[in-house]
This record gives sequence, C-alpha cells and structure tokens, in this order.
Amino acid sequence: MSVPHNPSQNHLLAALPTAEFASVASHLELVALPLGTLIYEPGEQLQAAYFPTTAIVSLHYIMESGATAETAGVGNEGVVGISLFMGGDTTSSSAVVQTAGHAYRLERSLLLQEFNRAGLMQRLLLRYTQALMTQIAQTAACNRHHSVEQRLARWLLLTLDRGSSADLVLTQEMVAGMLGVRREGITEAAGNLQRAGAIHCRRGHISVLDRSALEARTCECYAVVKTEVGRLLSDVRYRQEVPTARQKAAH
Amino acid sequence: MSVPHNPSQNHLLAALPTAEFASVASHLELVALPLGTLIYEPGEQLQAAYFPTTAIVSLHYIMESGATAETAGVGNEGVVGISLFMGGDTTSSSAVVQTAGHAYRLERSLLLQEFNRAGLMQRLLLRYTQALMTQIAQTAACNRHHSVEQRLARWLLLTLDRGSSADLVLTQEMVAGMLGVRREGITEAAGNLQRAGAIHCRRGHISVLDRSALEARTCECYAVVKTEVGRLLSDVRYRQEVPTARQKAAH
DNA sequence: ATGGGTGTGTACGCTGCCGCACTGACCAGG
DNA sequence: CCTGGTCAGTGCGGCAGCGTACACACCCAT
Repeated sequence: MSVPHNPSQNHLLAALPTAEFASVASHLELVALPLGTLIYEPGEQLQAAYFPTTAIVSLHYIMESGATAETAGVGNEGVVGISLFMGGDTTSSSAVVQTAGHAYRLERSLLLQEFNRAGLMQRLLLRYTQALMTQIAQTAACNRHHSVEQRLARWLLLTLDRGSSADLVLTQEMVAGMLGVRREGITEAAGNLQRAGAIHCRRGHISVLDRSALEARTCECYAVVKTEVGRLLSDVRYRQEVPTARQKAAH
Repeated sequence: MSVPHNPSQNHLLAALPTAEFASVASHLELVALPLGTLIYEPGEQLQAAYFPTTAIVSLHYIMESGATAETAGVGNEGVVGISLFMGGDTTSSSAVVQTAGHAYRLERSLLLQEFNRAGLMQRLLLRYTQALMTQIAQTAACNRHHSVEQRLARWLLLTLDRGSSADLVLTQEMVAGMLGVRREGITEAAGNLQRAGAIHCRRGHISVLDRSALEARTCECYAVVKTEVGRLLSDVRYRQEVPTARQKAAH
C-alpha cells in the first residue's frame, strides 16, 4: 500500500510558516526506518536530524551490565538529533526505531543554517527540546515510584498518541527493554491489562482495544507529559508572528 | 566570615568573553539562597534565571502521592531557569535550594536579550541545557537499575564536584527526598558507607572522608555524567571565537 | 541544666520485582 | 508438512526496598 508521504505529517515541519518551510522543503529527504534501525550510538557524531512522520524512535541508555532503559520516545511530534543544534553534536544515549515507518532527514549543516536564522524554526526546536526534557524528567520520577503495569499503560498510550495504529508490532522483550524490566514482568503486566479488556496480545503484537481502560490504569505521569507537551507545542503552532523578547523588553 | 563574591565563580559566566560579560555584569544581582528556598514551582512563570556560585539547587518532581524525586542538580556549573530561553517560560518541575549559598540573579528580559544576540552566551546556555538533559536521562536509567547505596554515593560525589565543602549540611530525610526513597533506606545505605570509612554522619550533617571510597561504591552513572558534562562545557570554555554555522555553510 | 522537638538507628513483616528454569504456542523456511 | 527457532506464559526462591512502629541521641531554646 503506497501512502502518499508529506513532510507536514511531522508536527514541527507542519508548524513552519510558508517561507521557512519552503527553504527546507527541498532538502528534506524521505527515508524508511525499519524496526530496530540504530539511528545513532553514544559518542557518534550525528550527520543529520530526522523528523519522523509514521516512525517512532526510542531514546535509551544501555548500561554496562547490558540493562537498558528508555528515557523518551520521539514520534511525529518531534525530531531526533537534538544535540546537533544544542551544540554537543553527540549524546550518551542511543536512538533506535521502535515502530517502523518513515521520517524526513535533514543534513546537519542545513539544519544548523535554519536554526541560526533565529526564526520560528529555532523557537520550535527549542520548545520541542524543552518538551523532551519534561518527558525524560517525568520518566525518571516515574521509574522510581510507579509499577510496571502503570508504566506499561503509560508507554502504550504515548505510543498511540504518536499516531501509531492500535496494533503495535513489537515483542514483549522489546517493551521490557524500553521500560527497563524483565520480559516476564511485561508478560505479567500485559496479562493484567488483557484481563481488564484494555489490550490484546498476540505473538509479536500488542493491540490496544480500549484506550480509556488504559488511562484508568496508568499513573499521573501520562497526563502530565501529554499536557505539558501540548502546552509547549500548540502555543507556537498557530502563531505565525512572534514578538521577540527584545521587542517585549523595549516595550 | 565575609567571603568576596564574584560572578566568575559560576562557570557559565566565567566562560563569557570580556565584551559579553561586560554587558550582563552590571545587571547581575547577588542573592543569598538559604537551605530549602523554593525557587520555582510547577507552572509558575519564571521571572529570572539564577547562576549559582556556592549554592546548589535541586530540580525535582513531586508526585500526586507526595513522593518526590530529584531529576538533576544545578550548581556553579550551570543555571536555574532553562525554560526562560527554551521558550516554555515554566516547567512541571520544582527547584529547591539543596545547599545554602549564593547565586547571581539575571532578569528574564535581560537574559533573553543576551540569548537572542546569538553569541557565545547562547552557545553556552544551549550546551549547558544538553548537559542537563544528559544528567536527567542518566538519572532515569540509574533509578531503574541501581541500588540506593550506589545512588547515594553518586549523589554525594556530584554534590562535592559542585564545589561544596566536604561537610554537607542536610538531613537524611532531605537526601531521601532527592533519591526518591524512604528515610530509613538512606540510614542503612549511609551506615554501609560509614562502615567503609567513606563518610561520617552527624545529626544534620554528612561529611565525606574518602572520595575514592565513594567512587569505588557508586555506579557507572557518576562517571558518565561527569565525563559528558565536562566534554560539553570545557570545549566551549576556552574558545573565544566560534564560527557560526552560517559562516560555515557559506564557506 | 534541662526539657522538648527534631533527627537517627533498628526491627519486622510485606510486596513487587528479579533471576532462573522450563513448557508450550506460534510461525517461517526447507 | 514437519521442524527449529523465536516468543509468550508460568512457577518458585530470593532480595531490595516499603510501611509502620518505636527507642534513643542530639542540640537548641528556654
């Protein structure tokens, strides 16, 4: 099935005013991201940023013991490769494709050029970065205080919110890696959610049957992240002309 | 004891070239930050940023249940109030003074003005923000996989690295709040470290006797954060002239 | 100096998650 | 069609950290 692809499927790109969008559009390269693709590894110099449309990318840490933990996910609401414009050029985390799909690739130098125009693109990228920080911080707190079942529900909801189909193609082992727990822990938690009628599990698939049932079983962290990310990004989205701080101060 | 205060005690301010430093110096206001001061609460519009010199500030989340967890700390290496220039103006976290001391306060509008010059100040702030993200992300992973004792050692080391005296003035209860565990958990972990000769506990005090003993008992997370933060900030520090991306692209 | 309040040490049962081991179900390729 | 590899489910002992409760030690303020 050949679905037409469009950069506007990514919220950040969609939010750019016509002029700014035009200056990047021709440089955006559509790439397919199969499940499991490693976009970058710790310490690797990034060459490009990726604006996902249908793909979802998981940012995670791999500890010396081999244990892993997701710190945040990136879907059509964001961009992979923050460190390019933040100035570090690399991070100590990895980025792996968690849901196969597509993304638009933008070369490092072009991204920086856009960023340094100090226009809406910069504002968008910085606000998105703050939204990402919120997500990571919430994950840190959630990891300390909430149960596997709550965190699984949260993770499923966030994945759905990124425009994923209700049938997620991944194994329980992968989910375990994201949440930083044993595979058996996911089996048990998923079993509970399934008995509650919220989801259905098949070999290599998890289907969400009842969103509201998941919401009822997750922790507050889901709502906090969703609200805060919405606040940070919706605000910018519909404002084409933004007074700079300097103008405000002069006033 | 009246110690002379100087903005250069903060690494970010110290890294500014003479010209840029001069343009903010007169607007920096020295403020005392007693233990426990709440610098901002979730949702509160920030009015100023704080560049700590001797004070250390803890960024943390408070969950609905009342449980808390630190996501990162800020000392003389950084600045409190990232969201001012990231565009969100507020965060869903709180900032509380964890070690009493001083900081230089810079008004919102002046900070933004400096930031929007797109000079070294902007570069510094963005790189620092990335360093902060690294710290938060590492905390998220650490919270999942490491023991209370390891995390306590990490926390003590990071606090020392911020130029704190070896005698930390805080109760075990406060530390418990930071690490997101019970107070008794800290008593036990601190007891182990004390038996190992690494620290000594008194009522309301924790004294570090042997840094290397702490390093031996902490997890990899300490080294990862320290290395990455060092990389991100030292690099910028000694470069006075940085070519902008636009110049690079034009070339 | 002496009391009261705050901070610290200890104990005990409980629970959620881990580590390991193994069975059974599914599915793709020969 | 069968086979072999991957994935899901289950069981069990163990342990780290939780919740609760209480006793003692310190130190400040009266």
